[in-house]
Amino acid sequence: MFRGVNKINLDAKGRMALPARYRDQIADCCENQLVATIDTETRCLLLYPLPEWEAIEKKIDALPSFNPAARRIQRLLIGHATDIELDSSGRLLLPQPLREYAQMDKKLVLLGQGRKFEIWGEEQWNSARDLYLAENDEAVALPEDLLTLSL
Amino acid sequence: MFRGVNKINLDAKGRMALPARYRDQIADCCENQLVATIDTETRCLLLYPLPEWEAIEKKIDALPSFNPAARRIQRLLIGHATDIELDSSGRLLLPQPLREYAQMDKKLVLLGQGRKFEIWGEEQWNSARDLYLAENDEAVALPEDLLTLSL
DNA sequence: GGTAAAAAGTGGGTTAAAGTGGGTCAATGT
DNA sequence: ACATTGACCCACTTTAACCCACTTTTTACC
Repeated sequence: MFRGVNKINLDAKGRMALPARYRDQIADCCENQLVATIDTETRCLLLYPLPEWEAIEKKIDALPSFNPAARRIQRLLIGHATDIELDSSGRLLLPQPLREYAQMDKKLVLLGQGRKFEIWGEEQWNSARDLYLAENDEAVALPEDLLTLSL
Repeated sequence: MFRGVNKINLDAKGRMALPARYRDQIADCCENQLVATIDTETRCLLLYPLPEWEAIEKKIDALPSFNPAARRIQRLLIGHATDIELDSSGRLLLPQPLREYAQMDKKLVLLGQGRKFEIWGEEQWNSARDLYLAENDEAVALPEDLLTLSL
């Protein structure tokens, strides 16, 4: 389970260092084999350990080709999914198309999100976060499970 | 499983280089024997490893000849299917009729889509992609499986 | 708490490989 | 016979994988 916020710099070549505290876990669960893709709802990236991604991909791939909604998901998610490996200093190279999608410049935020990470441009993250805080559950209908959730 | 977006140039002779990261996989699964055909829904091309295509072709061929929709698919898909081989530098030649169908000029996008690839003209892809992103799943009827899909 | 040592983060140079373009020749069909 | 097209080959350009070095931060120990 990945947790936490991390400010990270993107260097001139489009590389970002994976924070050291995650490295052992990543090495264990997927031998440094990761997959990055886009989030279809917001302009950020998703980063999965390979096995985790493969499970998702399998489900998406099995959807019927002639269903437009399925086709959309396939094209967006699988279409943008890119294999990523860590280099010898624990950095990963974010492909240019993905960086463009997420409107990234130098400053990034890496969010631990359970079985995956999210990677945001810092500004995008800050405003998304402020929005979420402002929403503050008014009006938004909560799914059943949330209402009974004890924090 | 093929994944990812790749910007590729089409040269004056109608050739495109298959990105190196796919080559081993292609050599393994089909000895560089591929089949290209058209996508019937959108103006893009589909590229299959030969064995994969043969399985699909068999299914299509088995459809009832008197059903007009089946007949349409047979004529369009099987009709446009073309054997493709990689040359010594890992490039493939896209037949002119297919290039015309997909309205391709110099800049292409190759999309990994699981067991196959899609090949788009860059502009066509960009607008299709922007459309998909804008749709944001509202209204479009989702298959059961999608609703329960946890990313 | 301060200092030393180690680890993490950052930047950049080098080199091999991938991508790109084009020339020539053989095959094919008009 | 000629024209067109694709297969093969070669050369140039660009990119990214790899490696090394420096700076900064954290950790450990005095």
